[in-house]
Amino acid sequence: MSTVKHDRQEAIQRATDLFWEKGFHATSMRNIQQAIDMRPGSIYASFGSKEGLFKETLQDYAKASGIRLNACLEASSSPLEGLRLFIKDSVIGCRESAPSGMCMLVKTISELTDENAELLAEAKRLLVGVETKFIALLEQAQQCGELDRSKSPQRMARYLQVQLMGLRAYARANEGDDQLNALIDDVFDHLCG
Amino acid sequence: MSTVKHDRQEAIQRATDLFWEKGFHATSMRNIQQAIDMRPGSIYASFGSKEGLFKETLQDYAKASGIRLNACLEASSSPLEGLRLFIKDSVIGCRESAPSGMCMLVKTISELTDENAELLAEAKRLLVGVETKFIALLEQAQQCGELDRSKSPQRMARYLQVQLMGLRAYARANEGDDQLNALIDDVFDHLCG
DNA sequence: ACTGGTATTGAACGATCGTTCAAGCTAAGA
DNA sequence: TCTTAGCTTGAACGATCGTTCAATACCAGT
Repeated sequence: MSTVKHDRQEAIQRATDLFWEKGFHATSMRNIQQAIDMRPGSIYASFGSKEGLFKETLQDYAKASGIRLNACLEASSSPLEGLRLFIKDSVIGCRESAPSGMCMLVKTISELTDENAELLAEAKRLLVGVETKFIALLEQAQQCGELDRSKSPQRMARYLQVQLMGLRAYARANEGDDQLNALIDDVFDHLCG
Repeated sequence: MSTVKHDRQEAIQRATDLFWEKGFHATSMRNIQQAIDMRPGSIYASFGSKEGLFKETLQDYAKASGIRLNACLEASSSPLEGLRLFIKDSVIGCRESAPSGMCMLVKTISELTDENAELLAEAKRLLVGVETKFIALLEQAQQCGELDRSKSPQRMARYLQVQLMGLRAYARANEGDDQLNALIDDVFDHLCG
């Protein structure tokens, strides 16, 4: 039983890496069959369809991002520093480790159309979840006195999302540029000042 | 001769709309055949391959964006106001008119991998062209006294690119949100202050 | 050892992919 | 009017797409 779940989880993670790198349409089921070492029948028995599998990888990705955010928070002395670390890690750290410099959710929203309405909606929903977490952290930062209370956490969270999306897209468009740290610090200066 | 060129230009524009909306991989040559009313042989005689056609649409898109930027500048009283108008138009105005809320160049960079290295490089190259135009305009704004000279135009242009990419991605992820104007004004306040 | 149910296999399906090319069409020069 | 060069046509190619399913392998309960 446990090995079954483990295998399923491992399969999802490998599929996530593939989809994350190449996108939904450019990743074929045969690519996935090879990557997770399963035959078509087993895959369709487990996940139903390519869309079903992709949806699970989106959820797995979002969950992993949440875990990474929590790790950044625990490694930092305050909510705001945790956020800064998370963003730096997302924009810079993922350069060599992650399959694509882009956020998988943004990449999905960028790629898909109404032809895959359910997947599009799921990606949007998961992004809202991230923004909700940002709101909570910014409220926490306000309560710590780390952030003044004149601005609404909702608005700042939106701002953070825009910055994170923009920075990751820019980083992907200009691979090899080493001046991203300065840009990220700018973001936080604007948030605080 | 003129009708031939016109037809070719019209074909490229229709192909651009298709690629812009659905992306490179999800757009089939048969979709394009129907949209531009040409048979495979003629298309391949004109453009060589799907990649060749896509490359031309990227260039056409970038050219059209340049024209739109110039129009914004002429409609405004200063370089900085022109830029602000351009960004508002890009993020908000394209909501109902454009095939996709995303910038086609960013969407392409997000979608493609090294499997289409030439197209990826072309999209990056064209984005650098946009940034170069931003730099020139910001220098112009400095010379007009519209912008103080303490910050480097290069750095501000990079910042602008990040904002534009982030705003358009965010707008696509949150269609129906009416609070983008405030976000855009924030961007310019940070640029000036 | 036998049985019954579950999971896995991989060949095969019809559809569609990007692309090619022989045949047909068209219009200008002789 | 006949020729010829170039463009257009659409059927067809082999490859690959997402998906299905009868056959097989596996293993727990008796």
